[in-house]
Amino acid sequence: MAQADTQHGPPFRGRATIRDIADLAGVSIATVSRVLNDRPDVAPETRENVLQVVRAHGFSTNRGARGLSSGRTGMIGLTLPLVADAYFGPMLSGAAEALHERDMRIVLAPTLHEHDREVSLLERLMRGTTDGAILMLPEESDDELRLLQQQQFPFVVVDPREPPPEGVACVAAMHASGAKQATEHLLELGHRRIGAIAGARGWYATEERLLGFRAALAGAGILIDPELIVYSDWRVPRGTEAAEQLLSLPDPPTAIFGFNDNVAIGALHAAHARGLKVPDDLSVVGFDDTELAVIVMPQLTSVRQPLAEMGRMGVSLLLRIIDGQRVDALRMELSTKLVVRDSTAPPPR
Amino acid sequence: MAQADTQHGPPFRGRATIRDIADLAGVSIATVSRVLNDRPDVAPETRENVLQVVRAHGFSTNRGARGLSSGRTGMIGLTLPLVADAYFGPMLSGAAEALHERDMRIVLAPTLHEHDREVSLLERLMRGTTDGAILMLPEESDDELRLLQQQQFPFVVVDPREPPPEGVACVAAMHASGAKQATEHLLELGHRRIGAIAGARGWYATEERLLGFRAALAGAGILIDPELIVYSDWRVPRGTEAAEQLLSLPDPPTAIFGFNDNVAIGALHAAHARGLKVPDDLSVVGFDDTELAVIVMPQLTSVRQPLAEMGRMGVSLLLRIIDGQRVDALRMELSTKLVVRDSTAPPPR
DNA sequence: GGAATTGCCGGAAACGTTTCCGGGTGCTTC
DNA sequence: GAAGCACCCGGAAACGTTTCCGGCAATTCC
Repeated sequence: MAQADTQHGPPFRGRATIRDIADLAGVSIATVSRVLNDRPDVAPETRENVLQVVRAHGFSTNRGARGLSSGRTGMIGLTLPLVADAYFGPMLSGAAEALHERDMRIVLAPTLHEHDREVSLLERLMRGTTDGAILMLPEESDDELRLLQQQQFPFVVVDPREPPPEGVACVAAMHASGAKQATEHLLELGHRRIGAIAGARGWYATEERLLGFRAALAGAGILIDPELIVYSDWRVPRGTEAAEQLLSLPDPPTAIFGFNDNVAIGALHAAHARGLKVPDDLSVVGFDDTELAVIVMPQLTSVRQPLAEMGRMGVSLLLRIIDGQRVDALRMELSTKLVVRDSTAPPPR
Repeated sequence: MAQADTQHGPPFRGRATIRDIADLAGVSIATVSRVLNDRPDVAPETRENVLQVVRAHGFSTNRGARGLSSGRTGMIGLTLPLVADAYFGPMLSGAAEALHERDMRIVLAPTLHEHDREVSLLERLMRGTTDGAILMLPEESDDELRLLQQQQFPFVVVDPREPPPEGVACVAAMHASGAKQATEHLLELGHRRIGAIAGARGWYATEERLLGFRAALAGAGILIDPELIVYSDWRVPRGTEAAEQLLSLPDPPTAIFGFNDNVAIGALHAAHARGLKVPDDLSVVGFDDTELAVIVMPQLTSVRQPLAEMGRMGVSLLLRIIDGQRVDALRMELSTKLVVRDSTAPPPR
């Protein structure tokens, strides 16, 4: 810890400014600024001297002022629908970590489904205050995104709700591949009638995962029964309902593929309520592999989505864009991988 | 949406400034500022006129610059150990909501257990950039908090790890009372041997909840068996271990009180592994009532802690402090309440 | 040994706001 | 009808930083 205390308090009122540091160190503010920003042309001795004063007073530069004069605030805006969520949490966390490492900060703007204020929340929060933004599962329309883009505001979309417009940077997961793996896993176990609790209609994730699901079934020469696909809202209760619907079918499935962990857990609940044992009587697979997957019993077989990694990727992509570096791969898809646990087994009999 | 597009683009380069708006509206920047800040002395007609221009160009004031000149940035810093967490998530969410309503923003600074950098992270992030800070479960020592305080930086502690020093604003939950309720619930069901999986040693929450636990037992005339109290790290795996330890006792408990949902769920796992049915063979109670409590089967009886509300409270307390309002109750404790679900029943036989 | 180069540093403008201070209207009041 | 008062508005300083530009000293080069 600094021994600032022992030297009879700072010789300035309130918060130290760069000028105070300059005076104390006997240099100009320009020099202090150079030291603080790791600029090359300052003598090693001077640098060390300044750093010492800086440390002694716990000085840190006022980011607002920096933003004013240099255009860089060192802050990144981040919007997401929900912060308290097993799905978004890790994404946010990954992004926060990556930014922290670069000594940048996140300005949070949960959208709370209030996409109604007059000026788009992008405008409201971002410009001038932040250097760029990360939009997680944005609700904004293509038009809005395009508008933002043509205003030269740097941003990247993480986990797009819909396929984003051409030219916007974007990181997603390989939904189709993951869904295919999950379905093939069930097929290999011997399941032939597999129900799917899809996500919300029209979402990119839903459609892509359906693609993978269908591809796997087609690969096994199985015809798709439309009755076996039920849409949901990604939430547990709806998952339970959907599973009940599937299990009430005249010829019910022996396995259920939930398009996220929530609905898969909903299926677990439904099975439990019916006295069905998982995985003996019914196999269940989830998607996302959130924290929840290992909390429930039996532990959920699920497709791992590298959520934190997606957050980190979003950051590094964004930073490259802000730096004006040429980014040739504006789109990136992170791979997904099936994690087999206790909720899947061969079908009964 | 703004029809900014239709009118052949803005007549200024890049981002609009208050000066651009002033020119467009034919007033001075001082007037625009007054309008933007809802100051009284501006003619209604002028105000409307300015607002129109503001809306047309999606203008929003540069918070950094505002911070520079007025001392108020409209941003507040928030530190917490973990963002992707069923416990901290809702707190963060509550705080974010409350701030959003007041058109303020959160600057996130997860601590990631890296309490080592030279300058305390409080210093690093906050001063000058933010108007104040909310410290959730801070790791900083009393000395550091006191230092921050005597520098006049407004902050409040939410969910203190240890009893915070005199004079710092603080919002907590009524741990003892909640623990007492939970224990009494078990006693009423007829349990006499009740195990406790406590939290980490020395934490405020642990000690207070132990107090409540002991009080309830004492009230029922039950002597405390030290063997029945096992400490943990609040996490699931340790909860499982602790439960195994308890259940291996020569005279094992018929009920286990986990000091948070994680360890209670760990106990659920341990019971499952031993073939014990919950609640028939073993009752389990959790604490916090996070999202996890209703995910697991059986659904967990748990003590609800108003997490989001604590976040919101933290914000309103902080804002009062920032405004220099007299705050007579620097400490607040929010009430907790037992929520009975399916994991508790009378003891076997 | 003089000129050119390099390394290091200071002065000062600029960034976008808020706010203090003061001034000009038009109205009320005696 | 003059004095006083609201009301509304503009000019300008100030906030803390970065960066451009220029200058001095010491070094290198022929």
